[in-house]
Amino acid sequence: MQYWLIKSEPYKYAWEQLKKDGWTYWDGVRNYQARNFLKQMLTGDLCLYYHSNEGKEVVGIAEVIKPAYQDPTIEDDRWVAVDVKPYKSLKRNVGLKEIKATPELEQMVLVNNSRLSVQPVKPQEFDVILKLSET
DNA sequence: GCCAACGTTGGC
DNA sequence: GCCAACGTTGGC
Repeated sequence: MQYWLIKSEPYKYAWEQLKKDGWTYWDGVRNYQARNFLKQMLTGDLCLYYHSNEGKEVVGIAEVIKPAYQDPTIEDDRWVAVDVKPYKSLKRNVGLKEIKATPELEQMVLVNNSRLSVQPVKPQEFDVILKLSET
């Protein structure tokens, strides 16, 4: 079981939208590094759902329900998509500022490579963020 | 809106 | 294979 963080700009596809839809395919990744992480996702893996640009906060947790397959939105077999559904909402959103201010999280990819749209999260980091969201 | 960081493209 | 030019992302 692996933990991840996936980013979306709220105006493109917000967490609320995912909850409304029930599930979605996570497509449109056009970056090799991010793609490689997508390919490693397995059913049941949990993803922190992060709103970039607007919000700049973790707003929920999504669960992978189908591992990587050819991205249906492009005719180019280099790119893949996965299916995700909402796992649960956070009691309280955890902002980037807060993440940066938390020593246990300063190694997060989000902090050091903010442009990567799909990234791995260590179990400890996942726990810390969950804890933050409950305070 | 600006700009730094990063990725990609294409000429050589 | 190098690197300059360009485009995009995302924090501020």
